Amino acid sequence: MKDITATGSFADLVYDIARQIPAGRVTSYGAIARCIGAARGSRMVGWAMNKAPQDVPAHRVLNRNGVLTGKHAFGDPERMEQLLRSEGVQVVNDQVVRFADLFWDPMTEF
DNA sequence: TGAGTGACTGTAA
DNA sequence: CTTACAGCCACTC
Repeated sequence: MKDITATGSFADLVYDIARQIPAGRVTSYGAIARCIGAARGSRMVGWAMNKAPQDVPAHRVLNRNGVLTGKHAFGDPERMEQLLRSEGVQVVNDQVVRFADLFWDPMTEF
């Protein structure tokens, strides 16, 4: 059952963007928020991600500093890091290496 | 209805 | 450089 339809608008948009993130690439909550028009809803993006279904690569979404702030939401903190490493993303001290280089701007695709 | 919380961000000290 | 504070929107109790 999917109870994600709580808002059915904001979260859906966030999920749509998150699915556009290519493997091996990462983005920030603020970037997604701006892309959907909620520039000041960066926190809402995180909230939506917490509710994000498994078909959404939430592990590719980090804060603006490239830190795995939401790793605890994956059930196991090591899960998110492992997923990123599996995609070729280096993670050190809960932080993505060369975050600026791996950063993927949703606006670039839209 | 009101207060508290959160996977954030930007500016200030 | 790091640490603190405030603003922001949506949700839950």
